[in-house]
Amino acid sequence: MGRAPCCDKQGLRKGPWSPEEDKILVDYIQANGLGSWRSLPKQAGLLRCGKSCRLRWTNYLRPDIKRGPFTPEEQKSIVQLHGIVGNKWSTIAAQLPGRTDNEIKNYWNTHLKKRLVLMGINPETYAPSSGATSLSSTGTGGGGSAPPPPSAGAAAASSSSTRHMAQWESARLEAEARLSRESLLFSASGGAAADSSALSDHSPAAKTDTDFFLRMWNSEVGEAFRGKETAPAAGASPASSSTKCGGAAAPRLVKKGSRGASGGGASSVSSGEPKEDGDCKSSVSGEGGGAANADSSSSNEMEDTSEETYQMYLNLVGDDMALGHLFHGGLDSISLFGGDPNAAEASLDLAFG
DNA sequence: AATGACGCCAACCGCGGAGAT
DNA sequence: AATCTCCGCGGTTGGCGTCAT
Repeated sequence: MGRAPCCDKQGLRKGPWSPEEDKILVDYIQANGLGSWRSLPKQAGLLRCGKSCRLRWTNYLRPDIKRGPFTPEEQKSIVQLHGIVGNKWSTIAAQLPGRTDNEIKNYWNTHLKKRLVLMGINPETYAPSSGATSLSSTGTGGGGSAPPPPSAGAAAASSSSTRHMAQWESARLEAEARLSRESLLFSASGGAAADSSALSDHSPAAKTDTDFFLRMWNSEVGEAFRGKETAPAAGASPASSSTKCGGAAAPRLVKKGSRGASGGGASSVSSGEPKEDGDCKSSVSGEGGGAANADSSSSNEMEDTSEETYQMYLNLVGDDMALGHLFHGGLDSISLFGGDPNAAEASLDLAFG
């Protein structure tokens, strides 16, 4: 099969965009809106293929692009979402207003992935990796990208994806079961607040967990798994899928009021624009500072993976989303930590040293 | 000060899906 | 129903900047 490359026409430019090209593209889109990418270059007078134009616009020129370092909250979100959906960068980006899938992907590959590896966590499976897995090839060198989990062999990538889907489905089913039961209890008790003793087998944390997953399931993230790619898990109830808030698949990255940064728009799109945003400047280099001070024992180099990362991971397995708790404690057959019941604790131990 | 190594990121490539014909 | 066209996504690469020696 295969298709002819879209840029096979002679005379089309490739490579970095010039400020003039940027301006042409921005001006055209502002005047005419988004239409057919294929015809856009010709109509706008650009010697680029439509694909290149689309990429340039979505990854760099859109007015709602948020520049600057990732905030700790964003980093946390990326790790959490990646733990759920895997390499679905567009899905993750949809949850981070102003961030592009490309940007998130790059940030994951260059920062977060390494940090997890340094922490002894396999970034693909979230299982604890054995010993020091070398950071083979972050980009160059061609070889396989992910270090295979111990004794897992080549099946790692696909099993990871399957695991993510299974996690989703199981979490969703559990949440539905709980809500269903709570609903019965609620009606049985005449509308009084659900008797917590009747839910004695569910800790408050578990409640939060499942609520979280219902929210996520009803979000664009969950939508990615309700789609056709979702493994047709046996009990998947169509009814639950319909609970999705009608907010139709919003176009990616609905802007959230960051327009101020670009204001007038076109003039600020030069590719040479400095990357640092004033108000976010401290987030990466300085973010470790605040939390890091709590622990004065900064003797080994693992510290360099930063307290912030530890905090991020702690949050991951901890109270906030309680992913680790949910998968590990609530679903013993499927674990975010590769089925190892002690993995979460081990990770905590690792983090605390 | 020069140079090599490394890291980061913008852009490209190829594939698969969806809609149109 | 089959084929074609376009779009969007994820993986990969090349160039530039920074850091270390």
